[in-house]
Amino acid sequence: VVTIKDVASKAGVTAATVSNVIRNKGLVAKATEQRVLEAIKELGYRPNLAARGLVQRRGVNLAMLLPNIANPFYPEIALEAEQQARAAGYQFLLCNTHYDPVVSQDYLERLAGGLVGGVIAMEGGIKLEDLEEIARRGVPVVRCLWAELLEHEGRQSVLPGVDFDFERAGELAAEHLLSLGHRDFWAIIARATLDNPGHLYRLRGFRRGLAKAGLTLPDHRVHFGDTTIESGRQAFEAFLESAERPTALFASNDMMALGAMEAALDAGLRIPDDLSTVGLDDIAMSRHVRPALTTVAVPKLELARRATDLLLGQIENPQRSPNVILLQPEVVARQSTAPANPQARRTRGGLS
Amino acid sequence: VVTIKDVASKAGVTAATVSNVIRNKGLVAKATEQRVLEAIKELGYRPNLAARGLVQRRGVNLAMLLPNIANPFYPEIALEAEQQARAAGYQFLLCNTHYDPVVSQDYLERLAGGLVGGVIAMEGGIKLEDLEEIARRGVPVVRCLWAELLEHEGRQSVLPGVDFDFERAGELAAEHLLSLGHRDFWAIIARATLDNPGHLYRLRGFRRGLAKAGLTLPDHRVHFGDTTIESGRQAFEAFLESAERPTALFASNDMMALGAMEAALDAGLRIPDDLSTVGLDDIAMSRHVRPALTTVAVPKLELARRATDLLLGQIENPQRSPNVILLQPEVVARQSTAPANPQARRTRGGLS
DNA sequence: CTGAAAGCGCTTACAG
DNA sequence: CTGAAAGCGCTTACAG
Repeated sequence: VVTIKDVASKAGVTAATVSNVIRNKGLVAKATEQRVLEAIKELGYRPNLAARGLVQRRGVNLAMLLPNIANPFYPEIALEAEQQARAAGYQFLLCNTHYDPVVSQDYLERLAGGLVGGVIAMEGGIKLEDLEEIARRGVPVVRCLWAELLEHEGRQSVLPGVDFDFERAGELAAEHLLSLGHRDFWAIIARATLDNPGHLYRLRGFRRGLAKAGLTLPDHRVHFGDTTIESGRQAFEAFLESAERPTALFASNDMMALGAMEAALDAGLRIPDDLSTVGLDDIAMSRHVRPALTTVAVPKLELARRATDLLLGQIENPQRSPNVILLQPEVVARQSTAPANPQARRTRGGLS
Repeated sequence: VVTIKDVASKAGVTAATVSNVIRNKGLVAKATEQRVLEAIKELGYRPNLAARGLVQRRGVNLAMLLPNIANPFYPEIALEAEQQARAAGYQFLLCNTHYDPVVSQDYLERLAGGLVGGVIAMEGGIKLEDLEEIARRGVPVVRCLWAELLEHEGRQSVLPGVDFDFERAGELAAEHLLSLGHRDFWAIIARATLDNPGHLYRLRGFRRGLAKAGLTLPDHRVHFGDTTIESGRQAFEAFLESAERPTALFASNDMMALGAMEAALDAGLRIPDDLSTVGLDDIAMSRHVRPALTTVAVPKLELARRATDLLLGQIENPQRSPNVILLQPEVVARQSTAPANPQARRTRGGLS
């Protein structure tokens, strides 16, 4: 509760001077500076950032909105963005939206109310209007992974952003499996909340890949989940109740793929011998489980860096025309996929 | 960039009145209120929270400092705390400290500078002085999981907090393994950064458990890591270079246990047949991998709730005497532990 | 090099 | 019920 005035009077100067030494304007006499510094130390003075932000009309923090902190995909991105932000002198705050538009709005609202100098918004529950609204109010914004949502709604956005070709990622998953000789597939697709169409594009890409080989994926071979590992497990258990036994599985994210593997293993299936599995994301856990998960990687570090660059760029130069970057997928082949096996075990316990 | 004055003049009233309708003081005439509301809508006015916070001398947000967002243990706690906070009308911000005192200080500093109405500080890199400093400046603080650090440094803290008996947790791990007939052990212990002694207490407890059965754990059977899955893997690979083959392993957190299992599986060891493994934390992933990890659980949901309660309590009633809560461990037996097996496979590939 | 003044956008007593 | 005034803690031109 010690203010700049307290320091000023103790040092026998005025608040403006204290302010100058703090901000290192270099236009303060050595001796005065010394006195002020001492007063600051003695009083244990700390500037009130809210007040500073109020005057300077900008926050000292950057924030990232992400839909689900429990899916490692996001923390992995956040970690890198945070490094970049800190290197540039910004603090980095994480906000978990739970894929909820109301929660998201609420965060955006308050963050824009002077708390923050810029925000990175990962797609997932946030309404584009809300995002554009705070941008209109002068808060630098960059959106990540919004391409599919925008296309789905037939909208354009003037906000800078970095996207990823999820449809192509799905197609790559199909190509990988096809190249191993698989012809029969299951797919587990997240349908987050609402009409979030993100994962639908991954499915569309997967089907496009199959189509190029003259194959199709019937609707009953597709199960919809909610991005969690638990949901992947349940989806696969549902599959097991049918009599069909495709030799390969595509899950629209790694967490669901991991859950599906759990269920498959529990049912006595061998991976990859009886079932090849491919995910999408390439979270760290995927290379640590056994069998290690084959997946289509999102370049998370690059995503984070590009997003931070765009944000910092905007902050420094608000006029810059909106930049949009598109990142490309890549398959990382590990242990969970193998050539289609005619001897595949088809049922719990026994060999076919 | 539309301010309360703009609204006021458009509605033909004064800023104070606008303020009153916004804060629903109920002392504004219906008609005036109507006009003000309309003006707000038309202008798209949003209050500047920084300014409000400045006047009211408190932030509208709560923050949690945690050492590593990439270790699911923390997100799982954060998620629950966030729910509680939101239920109470607060926004919830996450700050990742990387176990770094400087980063932590920086966050504390800025958060305390008006951005935040209270903070929950998970132990890990934060310096107690820094925490107490912001508490002294009037920011409500609750510390989580600091008991071991305080004891280690022979200090007391007047801050309210919620702790967990990590030493007893280690002891429980030993008891579980002993009850299965194991007599020879390895341990992988995190030594975070600095002199962070947290995990040393887990080791101490583990040894205490063994001692009660007349057993000891020689130092060369203990490997120190850094809390990550990667580090658990490396630690176990180091163990494999010795000729010794204990039948059981204790890791001071689940992530390291998972990494150790990865290395063990890769070396051709069967879990639990050749090696029983127990972790500590009970993160979600532990029950989804195969074999599912036996672990000593930290009651994360309760931890989160208690911490939030303490924080909210302080905010409402700053005079309350510091409350300290101690949570107890519990072992969750899953697939990674089994009775000691005399036929254990001791080496890559072959049977013993 | 230093200070006086104005102002950032809001809220809080206090009059009326 | 509404407004005038003061103030939250800082920074920014502008004098001097």
